Amino acid sequence: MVEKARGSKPKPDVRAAAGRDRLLLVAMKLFAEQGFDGVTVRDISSAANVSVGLINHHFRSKEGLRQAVDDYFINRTGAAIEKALDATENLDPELVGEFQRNWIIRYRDEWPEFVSYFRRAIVETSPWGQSLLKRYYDSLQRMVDRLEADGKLKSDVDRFWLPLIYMFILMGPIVMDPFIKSTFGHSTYEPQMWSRFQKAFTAALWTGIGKEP
Amino acid sequence: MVEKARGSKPKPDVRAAAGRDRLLLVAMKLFAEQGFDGVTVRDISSAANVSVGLINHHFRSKEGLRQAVDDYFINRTGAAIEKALDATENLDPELVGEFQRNWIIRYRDEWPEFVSYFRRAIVETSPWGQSLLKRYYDSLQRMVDRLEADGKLKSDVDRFWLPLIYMFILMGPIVMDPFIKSTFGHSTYEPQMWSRFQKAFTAALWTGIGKEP
DNA sequence: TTATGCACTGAACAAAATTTCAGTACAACA
DNA sequence: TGTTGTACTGAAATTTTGTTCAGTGCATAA
Repeated sequence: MVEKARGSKPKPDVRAAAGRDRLLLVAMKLFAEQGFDGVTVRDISSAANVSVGLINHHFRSKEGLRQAVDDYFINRTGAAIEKALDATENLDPELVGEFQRNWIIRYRDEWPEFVSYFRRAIVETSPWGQSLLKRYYDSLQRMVDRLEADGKLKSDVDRFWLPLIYMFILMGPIVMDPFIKSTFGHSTYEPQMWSRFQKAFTAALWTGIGKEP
Repeated sequence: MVEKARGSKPKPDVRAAAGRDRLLLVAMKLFAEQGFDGVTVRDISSAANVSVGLINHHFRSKEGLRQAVDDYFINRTGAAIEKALDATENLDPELVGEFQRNWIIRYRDEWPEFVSYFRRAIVETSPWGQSLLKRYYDSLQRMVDRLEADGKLKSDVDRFWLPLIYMFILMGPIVMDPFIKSTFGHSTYEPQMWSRFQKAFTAALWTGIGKEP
C-alpha cells in the first residue's frame, strides 16, 4: 500500500531518518500555523505521509514531539543568533538594526518556517519562548548600552524604553507578518522590502520624523 | 440565584442572561489566556459555575460560543475605537500616540481582559482579527496623511513604512505584555508606565535619539 | 545464510472532549 | 389555577484525539 523509499538506491539510514525529519519539519510548520493544541497527531502524520504510530515511536508522545521541535529550533537559531551578535560588534550605531538583517535574511533563505515558528513562540507564553525573547531583549539592551557609552545618545532619551522600542519595531514584522502579507501582498522579508524597512526605521529613530521649523 | 429586575417594565430575560453573560466573559478570558483550542467546554462551564449543557443551549456549539465572544468583543471595542478616533482629530501631531492612550486606559479600567483578547486576535490569524488590524492600520495611515498635509514631516521620511512603524510601536506593549510583566514586574498599562512610554517613543520618533555632533 | 535491530505501519484501545436530550425549576401569562 | 416558554442540569451518547502494540520489511552483523 505504502511505497517504500523513493530513491532507487537503498541508503543505510537516509530512509531511516527521513520519517523522523519530515515529522519534525512538518510539525514545526503546523505548530507555527495553528498552534500546538490546534494540530492533531493525525494532521501531522498525514501531512508528513507517515503513519500515526511513528510519532510515538520516535518521540514517545505528542508532547515529546513538541520538545523535539523546540530543541531543533533552539539549536539552529541559537547558532545564528550568536553569529549575528558577533557581527554587530563593529557596527556604526546608526545601523543598529543591521544585526537583525543577517539574521532575518538567513532565515528567509534557509528556513522560512523559522520566522513563523518564532512568531508562535512569542505569542505562546511558554517558558522557552519567554527566554528566547529575554535573550533578544538583552542583546538590544547591550547595544543601547554601547551607544550610551560612546556618547551617541541624546541626553533626554529614555534609557529604559529605548531597547523595548527597538524590540517592538524589530519584532513587528514577525508578529504582523500575516497581516502585512495579506494587506500589501509582500512579506517584509523580501530583500528589497527589508532593506527599505531598515532604512526607514533607522532614519526615523535616529534623526526623527519632524520637520525643523 | 440572581435577582431579577424591579423595574416597572418586566424584563424578560434578566435571570436568563446571567448564565449566558458569565459564559461569554469567562470564555473571553480563557480564550485570551490559553487560546481557543487550549480550553475545553468543561473548563469554561466550571469556571462560570454552570453546567456543560448550557453552552450548547445558548450557543449551539463551542464554535458558536467563539463567534459570540468575537461579536461581543467587536461590538464593544468598535464603539471605543470610533470614540478614540474622534478624539484624535484636533491633536498636536507630536502627540500622535495620544489617541491610543484613551483607548488603552479605557480598556485597562473597564475591561482588562480586552487587552489580552486583542493580543490573541492579533496572533491568531482569524479573518476578524485581521480586519481589526486593518482598521487600526487605516487610522494610523490617515494620521500620517494629516501630518503630511500639514507639512510637518521631513521630506525623506518613508511614507509607506511610517504608519507601520507606529503600529509596531503601539502594538508592542499589547503583544509583549506577558513578557514585559514577567521581566519587569510591571504592565505597560499601569498609568505611569504608559505615559512614560508614550513620552519616550514620541520623543524618540519625533526628534530622534542621535546626539548632534 | 541466519540473526538482530530498527524504522515503520495501522487497527485496536484508551482517554478526553463535544454534543445530545430527557427532565427540573421557575417566571410570565391565560 | 393551569399552561407555556425558557434557562438550566448532568448523565449518557457520540466524536475526536492520543497511545499502544503485534507485525512487516529492510539493512547490517555474525
